[in-house]
Amino acid sequence: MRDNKVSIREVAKEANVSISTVSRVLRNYKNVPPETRERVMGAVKKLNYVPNIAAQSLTQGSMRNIGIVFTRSTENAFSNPFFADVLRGIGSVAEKYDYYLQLISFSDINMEKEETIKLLKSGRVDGVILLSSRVYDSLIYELLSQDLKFVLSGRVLEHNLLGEKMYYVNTDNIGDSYKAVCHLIKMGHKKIAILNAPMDYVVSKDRYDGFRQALMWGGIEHEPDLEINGGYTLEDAKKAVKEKLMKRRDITAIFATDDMKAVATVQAAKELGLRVPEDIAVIGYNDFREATIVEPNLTTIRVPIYDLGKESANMLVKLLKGEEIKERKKILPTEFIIRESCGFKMRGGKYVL
Amino acid sequence: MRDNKVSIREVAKEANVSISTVSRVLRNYKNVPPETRERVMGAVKKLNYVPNIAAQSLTQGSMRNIGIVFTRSTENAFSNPFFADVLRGIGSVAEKYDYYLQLISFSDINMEKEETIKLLKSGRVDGVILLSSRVYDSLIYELLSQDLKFVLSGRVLEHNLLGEKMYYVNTDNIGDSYKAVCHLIKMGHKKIAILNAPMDYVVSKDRYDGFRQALMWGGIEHEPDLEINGGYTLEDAKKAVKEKLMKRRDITAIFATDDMKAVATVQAAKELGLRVPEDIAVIGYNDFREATIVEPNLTTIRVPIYDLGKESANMLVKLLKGEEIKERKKILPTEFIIRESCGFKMRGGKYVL
DNA sequence: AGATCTCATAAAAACGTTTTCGCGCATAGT
DNA sequence: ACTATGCGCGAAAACGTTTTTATGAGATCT
Repeated sequence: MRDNKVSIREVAKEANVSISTVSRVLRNYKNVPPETRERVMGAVKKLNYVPNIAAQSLTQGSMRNIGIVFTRSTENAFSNPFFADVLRGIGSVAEKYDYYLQLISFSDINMEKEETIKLLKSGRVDGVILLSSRVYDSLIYELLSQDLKFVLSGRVLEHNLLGEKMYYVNTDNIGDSYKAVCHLIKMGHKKIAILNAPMDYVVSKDRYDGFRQALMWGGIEHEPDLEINGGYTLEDAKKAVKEKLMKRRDITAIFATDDMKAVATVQAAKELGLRVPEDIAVIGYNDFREATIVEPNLTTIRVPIYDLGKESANMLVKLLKGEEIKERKKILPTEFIIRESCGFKMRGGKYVL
Repeated sequence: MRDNKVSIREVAKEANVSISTVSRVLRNYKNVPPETRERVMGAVKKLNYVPNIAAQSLTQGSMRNIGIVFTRSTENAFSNPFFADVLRGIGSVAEKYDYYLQLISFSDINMEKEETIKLLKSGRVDGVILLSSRVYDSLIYELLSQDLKFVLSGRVLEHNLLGEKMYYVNTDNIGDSYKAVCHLIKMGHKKIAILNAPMDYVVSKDRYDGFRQALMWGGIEHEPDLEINGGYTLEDAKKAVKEKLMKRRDITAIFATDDMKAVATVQAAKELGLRVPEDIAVIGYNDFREATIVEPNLTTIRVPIYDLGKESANMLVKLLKGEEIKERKKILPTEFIIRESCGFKMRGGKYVL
């Protein structure tokens, strides 16, 4: 069964028909009598023929590829549990609609824009889902102005000026953060710190905004000194928290903008001999697997990561099909999960709330 | 800058040269005087031209795509920290050699074989890296018999009959497991259980073999009753461990074949009121992030997952280039990391190594 | 019986590149 | 002066499909 380069031509010869007939059979067109069909299929089988994708794409004008754009870095999306789940969600939809997944990742964020545009215009991908975690408006401008198809997944700024023109799937980062921090306030906390990623991350900004709004709701004055920059790694975050906790003994709660940072917070507190949640209450975000491994388990906001991928892909597929889309923006529901890391707060010798 | 369908033809017209000249300029051929080159580049820029990949691939015979094959399932590779890191390693190499990454994943393992072959033969991918975690020899047979290019990454059975003909990158699962279990034996453990994934996983079989060999080395009789099937999820594993520990009070150590199973073990032990490592010593595998989050931190075998991806990709690229490969099999070094989960064992009132 | 229609198929154009070939011209080697 | 050599470039073939157009044969209608 040596089949060096078997093309539709050989199949046609084998089946004693023309090239066009082979193509018609393979594409399931009408007007092909069963007898011919069988002869052709026999030849296909015998020669072990598989159509060439490049040629097919050339005439069809599409490669049936969906691009997934993100920045590849150690501390970032790629090694993030987030990434695997969102990919799984996207994959489920791609499979259903017969699309393939092309990974578009960069070690260097600066290549992102020009490469993404190139890939779209070259036809390597029909459309892209942007998972990139940093604010990067110029890419979006470019995509919009060139009429390229894209969906933002879990990463749009609510206040982005371009918001109206884009398609995106997200959760309510501002609102959910607001609720989480309000929860802390209701439990009596007054000195609440936020442990955040650098603000150039799309999500960080929103979660920060929610935090600020909650403080306002609680009538708590905002202290810039209670904003902790968690850096890019768990170690960075741990160190930053420790330093802050040593200087500011009055902090009683920390809102970490993702579970890994919450883990860092818990570890930092423990190393300082503080008890969680009795001395320091902690709230995380995302409900990663780590949330139930660290002790105490984390109170956190469960983000439906798989669905985020799935809905993003669904939206992009509709976009590619040219179907009309009723909702350009899809906000997925989350769940506030209360576990031990902020369940109680010792105030004057007894647990409150 | 509306540029509906600008092809090389338009660029040629704009620059007042022939199509072939444009192509020559873009491909950086010699014999193009600077003046012409500039004229062409000007036109390219002005028209915002990007060559069509399908056409390019058709003449070049390659799409410059590397396929990454794996099974997509909730409890499996995809949501596994393993996956993200190996992908990052592959990505770094792909970027370097100007290859793109095509994800080839299936919810249903049965599609894997036929789809993978199809994708290779259709030219959608030039070669594949197999991350699939199950033993699936028939796919490998097919790939070999059709002369398709592939590399197995971290997933080959050492005793596989086809081993000689394949290219793969792996760690020494048998040897490393052997060492880990010997470590337990040296510490005085006699009743050592193994918590493993179902044996149809490639890796599970090897780690099990290492476990058995260590028992033999230590002159410990093997008891099938001390083999615990961890199932596919953390909850499954936890339940299985609990049941076993309740029945077999004599177990003093558990070798878990990956860190998530080790976490399950620790949690199970704790829920039964047993102390780790005093009552039950635990060893994990992989050194996932969870290893230092669970308490006590896990003694484990650190697998260089990023490098696994990187070396696999390097090997595949060489294969694709047609370069000669000195080593078909690459075994990467690992590191046995001792942490608290098996640091000590109480014997007769004192700690023994 | 002649015109029209359907059916099954083949021939050929088209998709957008890369690459081979060849041509005209200038330069260099004898 | 006459052949090589090389340079710059255009024409055209090739890649492997899909799709449009064409065609001949048979069936159907009037």
